[in-house]
Amino acid sequence: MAAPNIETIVSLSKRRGFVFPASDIYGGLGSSWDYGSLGVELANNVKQSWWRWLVHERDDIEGLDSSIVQNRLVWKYSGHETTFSDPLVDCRECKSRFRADKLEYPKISDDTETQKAFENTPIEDLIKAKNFPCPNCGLKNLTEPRPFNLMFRTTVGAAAVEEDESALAYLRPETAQGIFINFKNVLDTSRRKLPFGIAQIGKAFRNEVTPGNFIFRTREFEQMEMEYFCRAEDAPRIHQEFIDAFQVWFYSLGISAENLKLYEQTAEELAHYAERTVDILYRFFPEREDEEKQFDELMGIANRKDFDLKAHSKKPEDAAGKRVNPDTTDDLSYFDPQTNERFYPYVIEPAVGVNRTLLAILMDAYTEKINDKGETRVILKLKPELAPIKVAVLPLAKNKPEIVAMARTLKKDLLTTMRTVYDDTGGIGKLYARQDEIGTPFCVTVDHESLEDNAVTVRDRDTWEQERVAISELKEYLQKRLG
RNA sequence: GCGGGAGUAGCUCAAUGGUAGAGCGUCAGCCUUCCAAGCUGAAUGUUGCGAGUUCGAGUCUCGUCUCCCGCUCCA
Repeated sequence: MAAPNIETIVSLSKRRGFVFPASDIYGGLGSSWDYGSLGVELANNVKQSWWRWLVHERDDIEGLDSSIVQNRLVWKYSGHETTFSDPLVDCRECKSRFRADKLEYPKISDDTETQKAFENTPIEDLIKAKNFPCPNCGLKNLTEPRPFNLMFRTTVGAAAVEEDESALAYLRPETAQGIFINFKNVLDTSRRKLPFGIAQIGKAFRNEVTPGNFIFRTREFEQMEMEYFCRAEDAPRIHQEFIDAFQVWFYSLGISAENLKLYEQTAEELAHYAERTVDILYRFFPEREDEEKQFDELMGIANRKDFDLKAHSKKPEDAAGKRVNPDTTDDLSYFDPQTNERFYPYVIEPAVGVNRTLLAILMDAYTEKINDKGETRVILKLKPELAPIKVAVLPLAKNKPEIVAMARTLKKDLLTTMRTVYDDTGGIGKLYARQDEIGTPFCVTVDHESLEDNAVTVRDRDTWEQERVAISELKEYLQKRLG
């Protein structure tokens, strides 16, 4: 059972310390969120799962951690300086919004001369003269195009001033480019041969026009991106393999198949670099009536062709024999010693949002259970691997010093092996409920009998069943059940 | 950015223009042999922020910020 909606998760997150609104005491900052003690553990576990699965276990992928601020030319040749700046116009009448560069001349007259004259006037001038009809309502009352810069601008150098173009830099809008510009470095030092991948986890920044929906779309976010380099003829097959593999990975994180969906991007939707892109969608909005609209993007898996490596290389020339990229000092082509060919590898890019994955995991793990008294209890059925806390050690009664002492010792013994906490601020029922709500798989309870028989009760989060386990075997028992 | 809605304790919400409250949660003590028990006590608010009207503003007016829902973009 998934959470009824994102609001439920927001409320739980604030209440229990997964996610807080950022700079809250100063009134907050649009779409910024801070991760609390449980949130950071969960996020780290997600990232670790991804890294281990791709970089450590596959054996054909290297890790990388590149700079957030790069030379501005990186973003010039990646295409972001032009594509990440959209001129937008609004219709004052029907409130629709359009990209000015994608507007088309409508037919306004049967008279070819009139129509021709109309089409020869720049759209921007027509809009200014209130002579261009809104594609939606047809009324001629559009606002002038305003540029929306999706990239965060900053200046490099302590003495640089805001207007100094030479000091202008951007916070990266994606981590991918850091990988492409390091392709040669990694290739040479790791002695890899095609096919192989480079993986990176890191923050990216976009001045989204419309952020929102909690941590679903924020201006500062974290990506787990991997660029897999291969021969052009292998790209479609490898692309499909990753599409399949990532679905399985999401299953392994506890996300149910019924809340996941594939989406094939249409030709119009494809990014400037992509040949084919398949998104994996998650049911982030189960409360929406239209089933289609319940789903939104969790990750994208793109075939970027050889666009990026070529764009950053010095050899490609245009029709006139001029270098397409006169600024780069290197050529990112690959030489195959077996076939004596030199070419630009194709790239398959699975890009996952850390924050979105976290949200999907929380929503999917959210479960409500009715207890014997008919009250609703919240259980976060997180995979043990992802749970921020693995074990809570609880004294059944805290007015017995022997029980408390035993529980504290037990906690100390366990925490070197697994994340363990101790809690005695409440009756046993409340302590269990609290751990259920934050997804702790097991509670270990020390009672009066424990003092006699050196055994404790282990309670299962999902079934609420209890089992008596000897303290001497406890650590091994828990490790086994935690997987 | 535009349109619509909303901001009161950690959460959920009260409070005719007249002393800012409740429940839950949190914390401390007592009690307690297993699923948010009970008792006692405590902390927590410049009512988002700033002006204005008024003898007096949580309440009325204006500005501003933030959040939510749509429009564009994407992980």
